[in-house]
Amino acid sequence: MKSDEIKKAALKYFTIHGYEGTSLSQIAEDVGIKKQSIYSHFKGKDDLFLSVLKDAKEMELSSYVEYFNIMKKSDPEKMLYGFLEEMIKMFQEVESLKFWLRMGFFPPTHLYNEIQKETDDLQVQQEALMEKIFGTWISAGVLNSGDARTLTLAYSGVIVAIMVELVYADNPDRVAEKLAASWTIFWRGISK
Amino acid sequence: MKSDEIKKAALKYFTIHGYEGTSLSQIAEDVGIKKQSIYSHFKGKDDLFLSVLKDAKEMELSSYVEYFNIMKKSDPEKMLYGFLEEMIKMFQEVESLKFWLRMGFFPPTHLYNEIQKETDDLQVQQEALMEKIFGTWISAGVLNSGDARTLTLAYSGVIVAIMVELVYADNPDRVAEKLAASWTIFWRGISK
DNA sequence: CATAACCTAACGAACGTTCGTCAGGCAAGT
DNA sequence: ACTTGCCTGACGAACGTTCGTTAGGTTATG
Repeated sequence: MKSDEIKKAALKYFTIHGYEGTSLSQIAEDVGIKKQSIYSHFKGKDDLFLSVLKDAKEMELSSYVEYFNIMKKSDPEKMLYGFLEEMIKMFQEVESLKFWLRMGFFPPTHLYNEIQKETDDLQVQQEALMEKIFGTWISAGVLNSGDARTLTLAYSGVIVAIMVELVYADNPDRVAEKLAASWTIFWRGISK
Repeated sequence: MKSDEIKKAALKYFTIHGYEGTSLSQIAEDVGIKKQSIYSHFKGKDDLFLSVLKDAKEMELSSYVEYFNIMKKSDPEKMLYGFLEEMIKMFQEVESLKFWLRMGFFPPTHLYNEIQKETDDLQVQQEALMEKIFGTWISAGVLNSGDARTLTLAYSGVIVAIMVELVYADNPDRVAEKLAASWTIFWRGISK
């Protein structure tokens, strides 16, 4: 499907150059068509962008759900650490994660409301997923402390810190070092 | 000074709309001059941008150094938690912090090298500052564990997580909740 | 079966607008 | 008198978008 090719190229450039820094001619050239032809598939730049955004959201959410469903039976240490590792791997393979991160932080202002709605929705779903798992662990007495909400927020903080490191430097050694440090302290903070 | 006004307006728009999304006419209008008059003060858009960048770096570093010098004598808990609170306050008051964060994450690609150089330099200085303090605390035996490097990286992770929350939602309650959660776990992870 | 009507995807050309930038002139402060 | 700051005017380039048109495939009609 040609429109998928267009979205794929659009994802790439939106991620690297942002919304304003990406031109339709750039995307079209990447696909091998003229920029006018994009209008056969999308109403315009905004329509294309929002379409890419929705795909990225779906991708992000499904990978979350998938991993959590697979791992929810294993012990907390293995699962929580494993998820961080998995995320690092995905971040380099799946381009939509970086796109999502960028647009969540710094959305094009004229689309702020539409983007905010999506990011909020995703965040709520992700946190609900986590909170439930932390809740079962606390009930089972395998974790030290506190309420599920606190653990969820702290853990998602660790996730964000790693993601930022991935965007910021993209230096594998640095990322590994950061992961090790953050995990060490976090795990010591929540384990018995 | 008029060039300071220009830089101030530029900072504002660069922060909100990014490099590509900001036009010189926008900046000029904000100052009350024509866009061509900007060229009386700066060589061009890039020159203005890099000038703003250097100011922001200086601001960020000096506020770091200032706080650390004042607080280095107090106990770890008070200082580390206090710094997070201070950062939240500054983030809303000092615009250059948000600017710095954005450009560190998503720089305009054609200025990547110049920006990377500055961000790297700042990061090294900040981490050196932290690591030294953690080192003295460890030597004094007031902290539980590990090497200073690990604590530094983990703590800067907490900082980043809070900053991201500030950018992401800008909801004071949400930020406070995140701070409380991250701090609780982090402190439990490093204290005796 | 043939043909007419329609749909899709792509095109070249052009639209009006905005972009960053350069050149030259005019007024004020030293 | 000379520099400095801001102005007007203009520039080529690029932007997103619209237009009319073409080629090819699908569907419906006679």
